[in-house]
Amino acid sequence: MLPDVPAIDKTFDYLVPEQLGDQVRVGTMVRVELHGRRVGAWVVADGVEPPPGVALRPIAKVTGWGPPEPLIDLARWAAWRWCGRTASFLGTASPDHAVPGLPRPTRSGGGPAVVVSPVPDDHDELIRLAFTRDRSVLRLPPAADSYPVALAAARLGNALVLAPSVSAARHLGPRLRRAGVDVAILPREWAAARVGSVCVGSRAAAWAPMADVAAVVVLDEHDEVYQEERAPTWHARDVVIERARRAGVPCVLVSPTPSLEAIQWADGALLTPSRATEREGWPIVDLVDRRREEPGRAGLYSERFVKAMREAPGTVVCVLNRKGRSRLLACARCGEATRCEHCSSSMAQSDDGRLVCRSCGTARPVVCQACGATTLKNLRVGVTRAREELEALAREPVVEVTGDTSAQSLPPARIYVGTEAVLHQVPSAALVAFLDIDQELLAPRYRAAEQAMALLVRGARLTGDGRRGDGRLLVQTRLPHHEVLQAALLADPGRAADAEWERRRFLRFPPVTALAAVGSVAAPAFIDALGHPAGVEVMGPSDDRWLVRAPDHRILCDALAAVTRPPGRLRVEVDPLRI
DNA sequence: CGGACAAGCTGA
DNA sequence: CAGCTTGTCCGG
Repeated sequence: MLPDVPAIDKTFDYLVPEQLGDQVRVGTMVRVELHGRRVGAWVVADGVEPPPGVALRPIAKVTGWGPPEPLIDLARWAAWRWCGRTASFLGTASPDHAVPGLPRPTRSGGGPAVVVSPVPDDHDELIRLAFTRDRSVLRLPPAADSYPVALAAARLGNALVLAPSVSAARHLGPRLRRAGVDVAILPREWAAARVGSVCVGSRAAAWAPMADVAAVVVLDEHDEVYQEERAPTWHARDVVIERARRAGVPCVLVSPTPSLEAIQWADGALLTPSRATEREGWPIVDLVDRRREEPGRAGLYSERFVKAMREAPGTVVCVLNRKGRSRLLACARCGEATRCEHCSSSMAQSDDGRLVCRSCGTARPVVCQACGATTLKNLRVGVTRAREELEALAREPVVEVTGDTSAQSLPPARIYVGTEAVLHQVPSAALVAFLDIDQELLAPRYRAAEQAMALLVRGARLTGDGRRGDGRLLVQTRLPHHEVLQAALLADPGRAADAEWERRRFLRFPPVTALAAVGSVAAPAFIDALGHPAGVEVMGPSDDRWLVRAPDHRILCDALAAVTRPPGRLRVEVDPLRI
């Protein structure tokens, strides 16, 4: 019995009353008296020998079905891997409402669920190959439909298919259903999933309750939504990788731009289509080098952009991310953006006037690394002003879209401008323009390059107004040779990954190493108790957080698990997104 | 988490 | 020293 009380990470023994015997198994959710009150709990073992001298109380009530035994073990593993509590993972693996009984299976067990003929697709052979191995990373371009991958998994039996959003899952589920696949769409259809069927869902569906999983697929594996923001900061990709490994079934990660974590995990098993096929799945990319413009034109809009916007045959989406506080500095003479000579992050001007790298701390005097000039200028414009300026340039209405605009009430227009949110809310476009991608490329976050690449992929998906390969992606930059932009231009994400791998090696950032951030009031006590185990490096504190680094997760998580949790608020983020 | 109980503080 | 607050411990 493991109580569903966040502060108690300990199991207790209870008696199972005779008349409840047939309802209680490992995973069952029950209510028990604990220390004078009733709490929810999971049965995590049965037939145990109680410690001597303890008077056992009976279980008070059976709530209903819970996760199957393999998920209880997986939750224990996740508690170690992300330094969290087993109960918080079991909560994710459990139904929202009590499930007193399960529906009857819709088909008589065994055998694959699919009855339809295969869907012909350019990527058929790659997909077939992916499922012949334990692990593969399948790099399919932005325009590729991932449905055939899900269908191929479903052919193997009770497959688990993760999509980055609930709406993507709700789109994919019925498609599989129309092909004759027995599908449970999570989180709504928990009971059907528990009985056993192909399960489709987003992050939390990594904990889909089928007892036997036949194959695992993660679509758009690079998407950061797969990681939980609150501690424990578990990652759905890593949970299903472990789940597939334990079950001994194939795990296929699909993405136009696989993460370094995925590439490292696949250990060379990266499947890509031919260069020609991959190029076909990317839009035409126009890189506009903003350094080459006449000095008077300091605004956000290059001549090429204005021309493309006016001449676009359909919807135009302009992206201007002004989130984050980072100021971007550029040379007043040649327009080159200031960046660190070691790690390529952007540099900020410190109080003493020197340039300091936000990422690795390298400092240098104010001097342009390209032309030697010593005068810099500040680049910044917000979305609201950009809308007014665009309207004046376009001589037609321009609609502003930000995180707090709702997709339903979006006024019809040909031209939209907004933050990243505009890429979620406008369904398709003939032209997607990134007005200032440098802000993303040089953001002081160690995953900035991968995040910028993900943004370009989102943009690429919008282009073409539905017609494949018809769209244009226009990118304004002062860093036209940046690997991320070259990767998009050449439809070759491997270029960005290779360069990023080198950078991570230099900085010793994940996935080259394993990191955890420790913060909040109890952090000093935690760090004190952690000490200095072999192979583990403790850095900080900075911004009231310590960083703990180890060569790999086994060493890191073992070291963290050996610490008895001090009282008080403590936040341990394993694999922090921001450091 | 939240109840139990112990130790510390206050006012008559 | 009752009555109350604050802190620490522990749960079957």
